[in-house]
Amino acid sequence: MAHYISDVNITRVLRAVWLNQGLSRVDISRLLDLNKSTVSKIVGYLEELRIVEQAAVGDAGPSGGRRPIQLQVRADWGCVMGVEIQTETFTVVGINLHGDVFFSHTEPLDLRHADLVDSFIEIVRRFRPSLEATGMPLIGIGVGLPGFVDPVRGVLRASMPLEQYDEVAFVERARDALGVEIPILVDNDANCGCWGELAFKHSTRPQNFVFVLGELRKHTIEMDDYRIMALGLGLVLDGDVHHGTEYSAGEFRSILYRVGTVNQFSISDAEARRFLRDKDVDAMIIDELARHIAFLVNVLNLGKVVIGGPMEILADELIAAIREHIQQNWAYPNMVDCQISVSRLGEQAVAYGAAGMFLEHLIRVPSVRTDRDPTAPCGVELLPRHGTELPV
Amino acid sequence: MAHYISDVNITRVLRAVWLNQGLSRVDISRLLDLNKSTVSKIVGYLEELRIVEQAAVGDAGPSGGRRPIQLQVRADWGCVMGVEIQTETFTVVGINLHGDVFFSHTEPLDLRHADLVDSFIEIVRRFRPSLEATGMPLIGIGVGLPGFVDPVRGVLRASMPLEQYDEVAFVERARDALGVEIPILVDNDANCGCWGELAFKHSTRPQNFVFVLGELRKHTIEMDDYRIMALGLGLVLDGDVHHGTEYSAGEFRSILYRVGTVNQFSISDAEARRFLRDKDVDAMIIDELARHIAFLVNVLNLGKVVIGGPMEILADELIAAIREHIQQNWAYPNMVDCQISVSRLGEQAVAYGAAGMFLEHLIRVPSVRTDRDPTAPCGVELLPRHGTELPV
DNA sequence: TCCTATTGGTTGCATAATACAACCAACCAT
DNA sequence: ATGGTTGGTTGTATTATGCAACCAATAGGA
Repeated sequence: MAHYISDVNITRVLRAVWLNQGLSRVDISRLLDLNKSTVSKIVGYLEELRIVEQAAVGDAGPSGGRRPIQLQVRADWGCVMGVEIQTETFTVVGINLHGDVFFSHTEPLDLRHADLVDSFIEIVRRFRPSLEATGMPLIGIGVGLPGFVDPVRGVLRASMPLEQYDEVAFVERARDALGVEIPILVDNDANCGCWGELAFKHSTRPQNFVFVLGELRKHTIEMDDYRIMALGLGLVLDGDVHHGTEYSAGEFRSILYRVGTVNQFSISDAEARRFLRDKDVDAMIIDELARHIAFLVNVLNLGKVVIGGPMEILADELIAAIREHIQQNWAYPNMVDCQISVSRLGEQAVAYGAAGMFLEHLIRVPSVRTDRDPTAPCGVELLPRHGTELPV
Repeated sequence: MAHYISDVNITRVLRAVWLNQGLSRVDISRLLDLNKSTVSKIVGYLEELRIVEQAAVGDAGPSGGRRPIQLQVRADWGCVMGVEIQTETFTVVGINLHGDVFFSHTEPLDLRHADLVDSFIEIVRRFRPSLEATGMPLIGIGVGLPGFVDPVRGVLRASMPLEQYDEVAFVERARDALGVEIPILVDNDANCGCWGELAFKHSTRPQNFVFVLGELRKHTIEMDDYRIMALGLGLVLDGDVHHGTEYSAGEFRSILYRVGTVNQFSISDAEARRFLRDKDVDAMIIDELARHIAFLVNVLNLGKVVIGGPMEILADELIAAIREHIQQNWAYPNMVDCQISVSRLGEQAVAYGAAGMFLEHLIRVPSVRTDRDPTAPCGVELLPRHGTELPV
């Protein structure tokens, strides 16, 4: 006697447990509209893979009955490395399947004298042992880069701060150097901020929000005289990170932008350099930014705004300004329902989110192809393509 | 001997044929990654339902081989009614499954003296015979309304022009009056514009675009002294119409909006009234609108802008302004790739799109539930829930 | 304390969707 | 004609899932 199991529903069950730790088999069968015997078999398979375990026994209902067995994803099934590379620093984090950060490291990096991909390969080689010292196998790597990234092909298409205007075959080159056994996913840095909010918010997973990432950096890696605020947006729409037709979604420039400047607002570059050192400049930027964010909140009907990066210093003023403009920009009498908050992850938001992005793709139901090309990012595969025969 | 067939793949096959008329069975099997025998059986079932037919025989390849049988959806399998209701007029269209308009009618409507839902019921009763006179059964109705609409529950949540600030149970009331046999779907008018672009663009189906709907109307139905331009946006992101958390996505108000006015821009209401009669006002509105559209194009990385409604009169200037601002608002050296065009459907764009929305839902693969509540709009069902036994 | 109703979970079997392989049909080129 | 090639069909094997009957464990009452 043997039981057989399908791909899609395995992933659905795994994802259900991941999103909602403590679910019982019957809970899952009700949630996913599957027969409880089917769920039993799938859970048995996932237990055999050692990715799901029986965590606790819940309480029986008021009218009696057997107590449910609460399931959870095993935190130590594997670990994921998250990397953020900026123009002058990089950050590495290691997380387990529950999203707990057990390792983190930030260090200066000078991309004027080193190649982007080579630096990344070096970082992975250097920190992989630290992660695997926990005994958990490294199951994948997520990377956040400034610039716009095609996560499907794993390519950096262009980057202003990194001065890359031709495609860089990031994943391909890294995989050649590091071997194929570890899948690598790449995305834009602000989008990684979004992934971080998505991956471990489980029950309260927001469906529509914007991640506002402000970095204080040199205009390009070659210029080392002054730093200005560089702003990138990451958008989650209908539960998914939005990339756009050419993967450049999130690139921000004010509606009032003045031709000839390098900053993204309607101020002069001389003013932009005084950001964080001149109250008047701060106020102008905050007002202009808040208006644009408010516009997006209303036009896209976002339920949430998350602020990350050094903007956090001005968070109180910014939050107040956004809140005011959202309401002013709204034509109906009701109050707009939109939470505005600061990312609690601080410096690590992007690297952490990059790792979260990997998990999110690992535990994702394969998209049922309806038309042309499938859009699954390059090669994350949890399970063998066809069912396995199980002993009773 | 009997063959059995699944729900999901029936819809996938039907959708493939619908999106790509002239596909052969092998084409489908390659496209959807199904075995050709499976496709044969499913196509047989769809032929039996008389929704798919063998249309023509294609040419054999250069290296010989049997000639492929090209399939297509039968245009006359049924017809769909599309309705647009505005503050002062309504429009009805009838289309077949290929999207050909075989009936259309526009007429004044005074919602000051008639209830919205009652008027709709009346419209359906009055025009249903005209559609069914073709011999095709009426399989569904799509409705476009100004205001924001929850298409899942079929409810008008609020509408400025209709002066509705409480929920109207549109579908529920209409269904009670008209009977359950005809499913009804509702959405916002600008969103219906999007559905029209989606439903029948088949091969060149755009994945990310904005539909700019400008209506010249009274500020509210009660005020009959003057008309101003009312602008609504419809957004398609990653191939799907975007509604947002509370279904209010697309509500537009300028970043420079002045508190106290009823128009959506930074001009005074006195100026707004001179729209289309004063070149200076036109120029101000065009510039301000173009900047906002350009901002959205870049931030969301849209591949297309479609202009509908009476704005069409100023289309040339508007298109030029949008094009200019898109490029000005873009930081990288390359040209932004974004088509800007005017909806060819003119007056009928919304009603036609409403009908298209219905078809799009009819021929849509059921979403595999991964978490909580399913988001399929109320009751469109093409097929019996379980497989049917077929004779050989 | 024992019975009953109730809920969670498992097992053997039935059902049904899909793949596989072998076939036929129709076309090209030589 | 003949063989190579592609499209489509048919019988059979595989396997995911549902169903119904079962066991396990609980609450509440008699």
